[in-house]
Amino acid sequence: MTADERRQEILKAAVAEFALGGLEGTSTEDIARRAGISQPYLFRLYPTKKALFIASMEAAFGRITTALEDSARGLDDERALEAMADTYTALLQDRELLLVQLHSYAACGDPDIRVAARRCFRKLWSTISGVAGIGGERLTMFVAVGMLLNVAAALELDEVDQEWAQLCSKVPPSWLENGDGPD
Amino acid sequence: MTADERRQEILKAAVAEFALGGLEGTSTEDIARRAGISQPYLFRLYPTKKALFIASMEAAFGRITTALEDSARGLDDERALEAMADTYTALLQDRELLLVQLHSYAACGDPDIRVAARRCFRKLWSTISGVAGIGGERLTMFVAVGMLLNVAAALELDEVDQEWAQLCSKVPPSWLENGDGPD
DNA sequence: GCTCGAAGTTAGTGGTGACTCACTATCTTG
DNA sequence: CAAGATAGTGAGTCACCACTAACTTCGAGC
Repeated sequence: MTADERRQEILKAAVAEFALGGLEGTSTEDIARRAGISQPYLFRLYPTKKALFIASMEAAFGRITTALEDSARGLDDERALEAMADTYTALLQDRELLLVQLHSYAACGDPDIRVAARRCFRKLWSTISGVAGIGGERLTMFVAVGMLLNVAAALELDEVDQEWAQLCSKVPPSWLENGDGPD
Repeated sequence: MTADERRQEILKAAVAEFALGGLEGTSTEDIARRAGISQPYLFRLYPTKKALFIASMEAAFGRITTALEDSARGLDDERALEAMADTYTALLQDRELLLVQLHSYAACGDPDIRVAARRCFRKLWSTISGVAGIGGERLTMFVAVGMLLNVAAALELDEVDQEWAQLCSKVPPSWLENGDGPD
């Protein structure tokens, strides 16, 4: 297998493991095992654990951003927003992406990671804004709901059979319809 | 100093340190140093690091919940919601509480912590609901904005001098006024 | 003034984890 | 086929860290 292919495998494994444990809670050993290689070889292909974490962040954010973009391409603004909400709901099934996002925010105590996380977040933000042609408070609210869904994923609220828990774990169905912000 | 007083000191130090590094990113040595005691003595007063983390979570969530409750006590529903929004904005100054919250969610890979985090979150949720007399989607949106503010605190977006960053770091001024949800 | 318990410390210990070094195996190319 | 590059590993290093054991200090009560 070529180094580049192997790097992809590692990245896939890293996203999965970092989703579970975050930067500090995941060992490079865990990642290597999942990727099916020895732990030292991981360091041949990624210089440091932190670099691998940042790569994982970028992969996870990238997949989310791309999925949203794709689902809304060619639709008019109002339908684009609905489409993105649907897509995000679909992403909920694969908790990996949401959890990596959450762990990225949590790891922002480190300046390098903070810079990378800002870049990823900004990209996500501007993609949504551009594709749906919205801005201002309506955009803020859209992203806010996304953040709540991340928390719901972390808490595994879908396992909790109570009304409030169900409310948190899915996009509110009606809030899209009425344009509540001025924008 | 009595053991109970010391426990309070440790808890204060723990909240501060865990806010910076989270469960895995903070050493008990760091906490002990900040509390001004030797590291082994910490284990006389808290059985494990995890127990101390859970205590820190509960302290942080408790302070938030209490602050919201206090600020809204005696007001009618609509004013209560505004008051709580103001209070949360004020809490933004002290990023400690928001960050401990975020790290609590991130540490939910551990079942014990997940259970504790759900309990804290549920309490926060039901307090807001009870005090403001709201429910359904309007409540969801209120909490969602709170989650976005947590992320903004982690990313230190107030340091970023760009429009989108400013949008994230404060409660949208107008969304309170119009009852956008049903009920 | 002596004892007893509670506050607190110093010096470990066993384990883990990021990262390195020296090595092997395989493949390609002149 | 010789030789260099490329994929990959086993064994180790060094620092850190959660937690323990054994000791000291000191104030209160008899």
